[in-house]
Amino acid sequence: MAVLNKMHSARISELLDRIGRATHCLQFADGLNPAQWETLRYLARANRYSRTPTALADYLGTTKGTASQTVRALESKGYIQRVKRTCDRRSVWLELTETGQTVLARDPMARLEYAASALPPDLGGVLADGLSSLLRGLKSDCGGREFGVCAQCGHLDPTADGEARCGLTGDSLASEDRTQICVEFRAGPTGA
Amino acid sequence: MAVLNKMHSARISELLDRIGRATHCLQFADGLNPAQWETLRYLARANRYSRTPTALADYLGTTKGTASQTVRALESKGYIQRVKRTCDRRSVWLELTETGQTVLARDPMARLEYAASALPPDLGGVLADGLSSLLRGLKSDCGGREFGVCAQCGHLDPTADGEARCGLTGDSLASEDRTQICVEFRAGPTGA
DNA sequence: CAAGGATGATATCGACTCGAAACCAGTTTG
DNA sequence: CAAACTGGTTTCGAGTCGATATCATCCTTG
Repeated sequence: MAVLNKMHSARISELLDRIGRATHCLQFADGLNPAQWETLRYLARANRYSRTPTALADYLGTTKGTASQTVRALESKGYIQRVKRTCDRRSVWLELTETGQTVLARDPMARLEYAASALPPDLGGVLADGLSSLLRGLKSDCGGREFGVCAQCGHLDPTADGEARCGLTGDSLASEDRTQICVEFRAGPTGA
Repeated sequence: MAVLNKMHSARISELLDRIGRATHCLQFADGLNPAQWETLRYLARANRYSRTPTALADYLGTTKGTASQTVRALESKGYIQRVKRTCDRRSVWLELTETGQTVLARDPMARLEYAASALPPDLGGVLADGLSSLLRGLKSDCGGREFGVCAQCGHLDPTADGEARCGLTGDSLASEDRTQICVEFRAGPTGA
């Protein structure tokens, strides 16, 4: 691999560090903590297989117990609610409430997004690609499981017309579902 | 401002988020916690005015009390030591010990740097610039005080030859000192 | 169908971190 | 010299997190 000059990599590392710290304080807005914000964001973007405590724990890289506490905190604030599932009575669905969605609209991370939107247009794509491959390089080191959307999932089984079904559950997926995060995501031929 | 297309800014925001979480777990290596790693890094790069508990608290964006606890933890592990200052007997200098430097050499953030060094060379500079201006845009929102090196500081008072002195303390600064972080940093004409 | 094991979720406990406030020692100001 | 201020530490309470135990439900196997 072509060795990127040392200056740049050190600078990138430091910048990411500082951006992390700068955004850290933002994540305590509205009386929530970082994990709770992450949870709200996740629930807004996860498909129906994935809005459950265990999936959340996986996503956050924490334990089920801890995730459960986060869920309880958010529920007591009225931002999410638990819905008993009928198919498997052990299992629980987590859903954003109306207020939850309102709060999410004030997501402090939007600041970051806003700052990003002020970048020169041509830089944006390059930046995103760079970060993306940086993350890929990091992924192997750190235990984190991979999450992705159905559209790039190896389980996706496209049928004749626009429709498609999940090869794992057999359910057919509306086009909206396919843009959401799924726990069962596995990099596969479709996404290659 | 030219509006960067929404796709990119959302993606950038998410990627930064995930990189943050991916590196978070790395920061617990060697029995230290994130704040303690940050402290070691800071002490290695701060100039002689800035290796003190209050400056550290400023840098970490925390309180003096909390910073003091972090310092105590690191001292008990033998990674740093407190040195009584003579000029002001209230004040304390923090210094990395030999072992502290050894540990710092195993800084888990080096992983990030390593990942960055694997990027295509031309991408590195662009990425660094993009992140840098992203951080600048973020800075105004978040309370964090600005830290910088003497070389870009408004207080720097260059003399005839290569030498320079700090306009605040009057001390003359060796060239090494000028590349280190200073609490008293203020963006100024020299750095503009 | 019964028994045993696996799985989803929750509760409990201890270790730890952080921020606020009280506090001490040394310095500066009046 | 007294008062105000400043650098640093200590203490205390709130809150988070991870590990473990527990409960209910599902699944597998005989």
